[in-house]
Amino acid sequence: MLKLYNSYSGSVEEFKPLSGNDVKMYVCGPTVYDLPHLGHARCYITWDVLYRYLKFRGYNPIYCRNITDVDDKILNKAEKEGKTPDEIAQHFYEVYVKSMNDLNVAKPDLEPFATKNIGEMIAINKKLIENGYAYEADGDVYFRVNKFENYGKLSKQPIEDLEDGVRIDNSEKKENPLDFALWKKDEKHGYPSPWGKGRPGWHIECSAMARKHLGPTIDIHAGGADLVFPHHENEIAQSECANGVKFANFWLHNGFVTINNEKMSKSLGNFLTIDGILQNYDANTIRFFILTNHYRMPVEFSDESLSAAQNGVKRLKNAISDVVPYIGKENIKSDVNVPEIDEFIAAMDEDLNTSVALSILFNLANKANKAKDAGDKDAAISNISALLKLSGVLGFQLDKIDMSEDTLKPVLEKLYAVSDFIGDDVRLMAPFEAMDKIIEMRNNARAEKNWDLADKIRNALTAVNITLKDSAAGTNWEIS
RNA sequence: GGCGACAUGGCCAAGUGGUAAGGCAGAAGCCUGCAAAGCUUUUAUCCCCCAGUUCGAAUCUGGGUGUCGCCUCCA
Repeated sequence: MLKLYNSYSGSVEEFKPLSGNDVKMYVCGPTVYDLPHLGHARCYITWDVLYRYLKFRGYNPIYCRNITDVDDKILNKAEKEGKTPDEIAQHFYEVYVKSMNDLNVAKPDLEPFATKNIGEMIAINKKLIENGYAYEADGDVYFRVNKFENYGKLSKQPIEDLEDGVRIDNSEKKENPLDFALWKKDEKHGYPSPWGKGRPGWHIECSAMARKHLGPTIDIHAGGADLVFPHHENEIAQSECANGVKFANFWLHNGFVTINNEKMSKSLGNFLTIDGILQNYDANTIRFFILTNHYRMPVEFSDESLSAAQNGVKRLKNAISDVVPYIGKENIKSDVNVPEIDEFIAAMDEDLNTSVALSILFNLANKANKAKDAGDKDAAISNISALLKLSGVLGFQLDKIDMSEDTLKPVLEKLYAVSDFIGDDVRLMAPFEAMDKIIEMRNNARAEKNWDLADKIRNALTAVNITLKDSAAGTNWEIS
């Protein structure tokens, strides 16, 4: 029984889809005006894991994650760089998609763009004006917060205290400083509407895209904790007043990534881009780092944590790269019956306890290694199969070891440049063939107890990041 | 000021009433020609502090202290 913490109720609740096994989930996607950073990585990895886990549990999730491609920040950036807003949005959208791919974050089933759903936004605004929840003011449209009695319920803020905190800006058009924009007048970049040319407010975009693609009531709405207020609060107000039904059954929010004990964000400028971190750490490492913490807790970035994560991933990968050759790749099973499967489910069912889920992966790795050492092939097969399966549910790619010629070739060239013991015959060989030959040279030296040469070869390989693993069955190599 | 979180070994972290998972780092042993990988053993009488409830609390209650977030664009 899957349980999830619902921000709306403030408690962990049993998750039940609205209809059958279908799970309609909506996650607020990025505004594409800048490079995606580690905070985005955490958010999208977290909900990626939920998506994968729902599938694993037999649900049929329909995952919608939007792209906000109309926004002040995009316009400002376009102006500053002398480009069109579309060019800016397109560029940063492409960077975002690449980062998600690099992180092995699954593509959502639906990825609507705000600019392609303007009609739906206008329709909702019209409806809200009709039934008195919104009003037009000089080309702008505002939501009348006082009309919605549940306003503030998600963020648990007493409405009177919110009023104290509101900054005074263009409030002369608003009836109430708390009222938020559904539509903003914009003669230059705007879209035609019953209120003249303008642009949609940020909040209305998600309400419109969720309704259009998933329907008026959805199962799960998720996003970063910084969206609780005002974004999600406003979405609820708009959607429920326009549709007359509950908007989302579950509201889920992920915690932040901090750095130097401070929230990582674009506005603070203290962010590390996904692309930048991937220069030093691989996707599995970033995912491991994020999943060691519960998704609602803050997670502090540090190189120490990342390298700890890297070593943890290495341990899991070693188990796979050591045990899979032993059992034979063709013997990996897609369905296995080991107790760890149930333990994994029990952990993940408790509001996605990924740290316990990870500990189960280590347990499986340990068992698989032991089974291999003991020569128990059946146990090795079931434990390694389970490890592969469950790590996949968390979105890891632990069996993906880069052994391509393209990767090996430059590494060998580096080796040749500094190694006098490799003859021209080997240098002319194809990379894999050359690698086999070099290992044969070393093993011949070992057979002759020529330890100096054997170690010289191994050290040279280590220096170019090729690790040798000697075992009774022979010597394997890996690029690390 | 209002609202909401968090505080567990050297580091990261799980654990919401029954006596402290797991990872990283460190130490020792096995294996190995030596390594690497792996395996085994090992590191918190104690969970920020003080009171209280209880047969029993890291876990519940009250009060402190500290850190963070939201209240404004933000994942």
